[in-house]
Amino acid sequence: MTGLEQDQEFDFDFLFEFNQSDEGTAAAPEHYSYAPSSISSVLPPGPAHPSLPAPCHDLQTSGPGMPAPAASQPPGYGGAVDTGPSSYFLSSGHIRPNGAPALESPRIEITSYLGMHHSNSQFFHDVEVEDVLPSSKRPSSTATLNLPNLEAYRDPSCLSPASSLSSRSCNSEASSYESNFSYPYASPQTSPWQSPCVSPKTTDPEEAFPRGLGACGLLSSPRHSPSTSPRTSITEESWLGARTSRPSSPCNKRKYGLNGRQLSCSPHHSPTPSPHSSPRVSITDDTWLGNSTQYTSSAIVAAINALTTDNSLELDGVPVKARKTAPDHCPSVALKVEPAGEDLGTTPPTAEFLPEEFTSFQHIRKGAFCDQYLSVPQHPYQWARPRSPTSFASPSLPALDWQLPSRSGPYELRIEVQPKPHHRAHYETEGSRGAVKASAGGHPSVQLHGYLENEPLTLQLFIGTADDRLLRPHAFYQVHRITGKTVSTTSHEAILSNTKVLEIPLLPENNMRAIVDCAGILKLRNSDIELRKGETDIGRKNTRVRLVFRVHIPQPNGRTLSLQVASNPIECSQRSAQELPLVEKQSAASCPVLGGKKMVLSGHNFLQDSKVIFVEKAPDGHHIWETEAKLDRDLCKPNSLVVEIPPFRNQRITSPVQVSFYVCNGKRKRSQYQHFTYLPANAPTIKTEPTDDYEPALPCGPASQGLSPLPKSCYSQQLAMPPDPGSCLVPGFPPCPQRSTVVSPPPSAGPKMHDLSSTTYSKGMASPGHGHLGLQRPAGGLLAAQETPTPAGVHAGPPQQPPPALLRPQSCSPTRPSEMGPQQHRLPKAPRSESAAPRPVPPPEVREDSNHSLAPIPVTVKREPQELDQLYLDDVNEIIRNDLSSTNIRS
DNA sequence: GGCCTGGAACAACAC
DNA sequence: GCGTGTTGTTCCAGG
Repeated sequence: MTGLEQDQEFDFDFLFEFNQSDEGTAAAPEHYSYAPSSISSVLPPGPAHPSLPAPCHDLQTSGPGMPAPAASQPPGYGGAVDTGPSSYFLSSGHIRPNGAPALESPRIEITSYLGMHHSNSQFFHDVEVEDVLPSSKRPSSTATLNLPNLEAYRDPSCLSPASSLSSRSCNSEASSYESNFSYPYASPQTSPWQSPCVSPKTTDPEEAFPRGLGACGLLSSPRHSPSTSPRTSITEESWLGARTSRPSSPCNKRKYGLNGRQLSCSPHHSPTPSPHSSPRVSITDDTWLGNSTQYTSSAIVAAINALTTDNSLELDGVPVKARKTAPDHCPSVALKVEPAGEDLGTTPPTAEFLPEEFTSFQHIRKGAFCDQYLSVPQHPYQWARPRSPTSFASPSLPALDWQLPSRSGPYELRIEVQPKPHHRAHYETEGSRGAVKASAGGHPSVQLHGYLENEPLTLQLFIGTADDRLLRPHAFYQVHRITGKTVSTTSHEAILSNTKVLEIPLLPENNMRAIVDCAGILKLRNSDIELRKGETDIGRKNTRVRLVFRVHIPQPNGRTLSLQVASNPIECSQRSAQELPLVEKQSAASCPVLGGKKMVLSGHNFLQDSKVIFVEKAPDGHHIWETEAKLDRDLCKPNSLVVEIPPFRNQRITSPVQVSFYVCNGKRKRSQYQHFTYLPANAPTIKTEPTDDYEPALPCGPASQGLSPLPKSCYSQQLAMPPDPGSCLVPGFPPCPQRSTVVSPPPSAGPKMHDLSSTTYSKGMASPGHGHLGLQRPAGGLLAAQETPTPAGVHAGPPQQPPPALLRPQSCSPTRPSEMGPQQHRLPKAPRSESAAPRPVPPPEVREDSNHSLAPIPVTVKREPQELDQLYLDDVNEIIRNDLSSTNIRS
């Protein structure tokens, strides 16, 4: 597994109480409901870190950086919900629940630094528990505000004392496990209704999060003088620059002074995150005040006040504009607390002031703050309108990197209209490039089925990854709120754990359906993001994203059911969108091993000389077999190809074998892998998947939508949580076997099983057991879908083993066997044919594997010379090395 | 005048 | 270290 994932396991162990839904029926639901009340149960008895009680995702924050007393450790890690305090901080420590040493990562190093920044970071925790714990027992430590280790992100030496917090990249990963500071965000549900603070106007997308990002981007490149304060006026510039549609790009990385530093564009605006400059702090906001009533918890207030002591976060005296220039990237950090007494009649229960809300609240403030800069058209819909508190009482919601099902019980969150596979994202230095559109015109739409209440809900939207790993917020892309005449959908932005989230109302009157015409995609500079400590992803060629939708449904028992669904992948790169072939649909998903059938591929960028290559991969990603399919050139069009399915190499398979294929327009111009299944010759013909209905007909059923919404591409990363196993049994389509493997992590390593301490999910993710269904696992098929096809024979050297943290699932099977499924373990490592014959591959070798489908295949694995994946890994390694070396130098 | 778009120049990076 | 190809980011121009 990748280091990242390991971290995940580690960090999350979770508390997330999850009961696997039984395979049951469609109704059998994976229920991610959590109740605030449950928090207490997990709260650490000890005050040491009372603030960190709940094993909620916030934990992470506490993790590395938190100076957590051992005693205070809350339970939760190790997979057990209440493992006891002692185990609680294991994660933070360096020991995994299983006793294994925690994976070393830059983040961990950062932690110490965190301590420097107040305990504020724990604030959230406090808040979270507030309703549960008597105030007396609560740590007065307001200090517990969970500060994202923003500052930790950068070398302390580079940070100015005042700016430390702000300086850090606000973009840091939203993923709780990746970043130590993922704030719990305010309940989205509540925010619109209960929290007037959340202003629709809130923020200019770029101002809020992106700005922070931009700020982060101060360092144009990791390679640039590490000692140089990242904060350098970049923040301002980016901030300012972002404002103009065509800024002179002061922030542009290319514009550096001789010393390599970025030239400060705005002298007056302190590049350094001056305490004063932090927008987040602006409690004074009228808006905030007016609406702040929501957060009345005295504890919260105290905590906030404590935070305010943090040097400086006062905005007083600072021109609004000036403040604005300061990135609020790190909202959590510098919050000035409003007097508790500001409660309004509409004030939600203190319990509702959740960690998450805190973020939201910050956001709100920021939004208010930003209002002065960005005027957002008021929508008819009143976000601030008070709603029944009962409509959403959940104190905390699952972190954005948690894998959630798309369906549970009677509810199902479904993407009715998928977005186009291509959408050119815009940079901060550019003007908006509009909202994401649907292939057939119009815009994507999402609908919540099974919800019969009259209370409106909030649909959350953020940009998620589309790689082969678990779905998580994309580090290099953020959702961008689109406003204007052409936008009919009300929305507002929020920043949750450094990830911009668009909140869209789901109204009963609209059948709980939302047309997403207000969501654009913002691209963050790779250099800005990669600089972040703890960031393991690289931006290069990491240009595919997915729209991730979430909805949190209050349950009668006080818990909240969270559903999530992700769209098909969207290519956001201009060049890639123009050049790379893309398969949107395929007329057949399976065929008898004899082949010969015609299959029509629909998509984009097909050429007359395009090739369609069928590939069978070993679990370790190496190609076992590949062959070029015949194309009917006469019928080839830019948007469609007619291919003759080649015979499988083994005509005697006894169970379906999943392989992949891709379209190739030349070197490096290949589509993503598409899944295809070969059926035993004597097997009855199975009706193939309708080409048009990928979503509903996803191989893995509804769950696939939520977790693996990439039917066509068969993204394997997602967790398989099909409420109804049967749903996975799509004729002719193998049920994403990999999922099961991915989903079933070791007890201690539940990748996404987060137990919101306070919010204990009543049900867990889908049973790992889902998925195989007797399907023979294609070699490497699991992760193949996402990976870029590898140019055969590109490079002959032995693949270099990237650091675990950077390994992609498929590439790192050795390091992450748990995700690769049983077969991998059984696969013989060695036999690898050195004869990596480049394509065109020789005729399929027909072998007799009597038990091909069930037993490990003692096949000779052709080592994939230079896979793009490997290249990718090399790139990542290089980045990491550079980062580490620079860190060492600095230190 | 601002938002969208498409295209492309330029620079950094990878090979 | 250099040349070439790729990719990322910014800028321009038109609707």
